[in-house]
Amino acid sequence: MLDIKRLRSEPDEIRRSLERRGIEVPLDEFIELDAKRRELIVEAEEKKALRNRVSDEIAAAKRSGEDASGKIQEMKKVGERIKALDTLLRDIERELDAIVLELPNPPLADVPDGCDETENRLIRTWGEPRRFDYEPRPHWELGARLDIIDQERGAKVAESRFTLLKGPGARLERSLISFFLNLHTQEHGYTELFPPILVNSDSMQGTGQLSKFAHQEMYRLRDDDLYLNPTAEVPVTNIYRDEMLAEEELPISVTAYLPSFRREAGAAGRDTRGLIRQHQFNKVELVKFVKPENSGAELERLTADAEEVLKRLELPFRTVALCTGDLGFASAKTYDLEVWLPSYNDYKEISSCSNFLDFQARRLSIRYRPASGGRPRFVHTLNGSGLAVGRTFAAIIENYQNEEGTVTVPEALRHYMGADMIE
RNA sequence: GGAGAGGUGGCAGAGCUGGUUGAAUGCGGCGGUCUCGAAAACCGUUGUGCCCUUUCGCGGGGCACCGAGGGUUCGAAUCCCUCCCUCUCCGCCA
Repeated sequence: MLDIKRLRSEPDEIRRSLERRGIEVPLDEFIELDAKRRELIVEAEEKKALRNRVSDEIAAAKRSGEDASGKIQEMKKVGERIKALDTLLRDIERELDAIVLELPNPPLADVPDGCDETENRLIRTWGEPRRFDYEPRPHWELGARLDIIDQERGAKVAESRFTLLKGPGARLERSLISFFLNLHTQEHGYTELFPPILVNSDSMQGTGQLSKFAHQEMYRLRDDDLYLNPTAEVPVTNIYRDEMLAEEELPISVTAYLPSFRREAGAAGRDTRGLIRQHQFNKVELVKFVKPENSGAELERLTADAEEVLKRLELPFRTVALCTGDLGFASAKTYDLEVWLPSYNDYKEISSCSNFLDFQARRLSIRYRPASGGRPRFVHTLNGSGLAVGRTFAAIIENYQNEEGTVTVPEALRHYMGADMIE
């Protein structure tokens, strides 16, 4: 959520930066409603002050046995007026909220301009895509032949885009999760969490998942105000909702493995085969709560922490900075990590690392009190995948495949797999 | 799922026969006295949000907040309703 005071004090600056995302800010409407709101507040508060004062007089009068019925009658009218003003005010604030909640985070200055992913900026590449002297097989073919990925039975149990992993496949999934968590907790300083997998609408609202368009992406329970977790960002970032942190606690770095669920509405026909786009997928998430002045540097660190996973697995990847048109709603700056996938003959997103500045913290009301005293300040929040497990699974199967259809287990995973070959 | 108890300031804990209670008291925190310094003791201070005002420097005034949302009332932490959460006992269960 944007800072309303900023929208009021520097509207043109915000309008310009949101135009970079192709968003038209209904500024006139906002300014008009905002002025009306303050007008109503002034009158309502004057009336309330009057009522408080006269109510004290009534109390005093009753104590000394005087008649106060005139004042009581008078305050009855004032009370009705207050009720009317409060109703008006609530309606106006609803309208204002509707405007402000639909406004995305203005991009940081160094975010490249652009309409879609074709205009993202390449930051760096790591590793060389392997050259095959035969036609490499896609992971879904290899997985089916090795009998470690069974999409038909996954669909039988649930529906399409759900997958059954078997034997070494199931173990590879588990190995990846353990490997990711161990790396981040033991070497990168993150604290491991395991949050609830169902989240309520307050939590969804807080991290910005419930905007008008995202709504249909989520699985919602019919009988409860709960959703299946769409990304661990939601339950993890919400752990400190409505809290005041101590400055000494910051930065807080947490990591969590969590199954994630998305309806993939509107994705029909895209990535239909294999593990790339599933309704249920595993993910290890990295989340940081930091002081505002450090969030820029922390995004670089968090991105490096995610990249390290791919380096240890020796999977070729590249890092791109998302352009303004590709940026998520709540993010002010995002790096995507893209892993090389032979079946796509291209790089494919495997992690997304974002700096939300105070956008989420403001909506979630996560603040900290500076050790030197003074006003509480909003923290900055960041998060990134470290990594998406299913896509890593696919990348390993494809990049480490052998001509006869077996898969060599990456060095870093052999300890977890208890094997150096899937065959 | 059934029965009961409860949710108050950073924490602990009063108030809950409606009216100087934004809230006693204790602890913690901050400032001061004392001390070479510290502890102890004593004195003072101590929430958040919003609105108005401001010589924009700290400031001044007002409104709201005692789990959340409604209601009754001139007036509610205190009464009523709904919801959420916590605890105890029973049942059930991994």
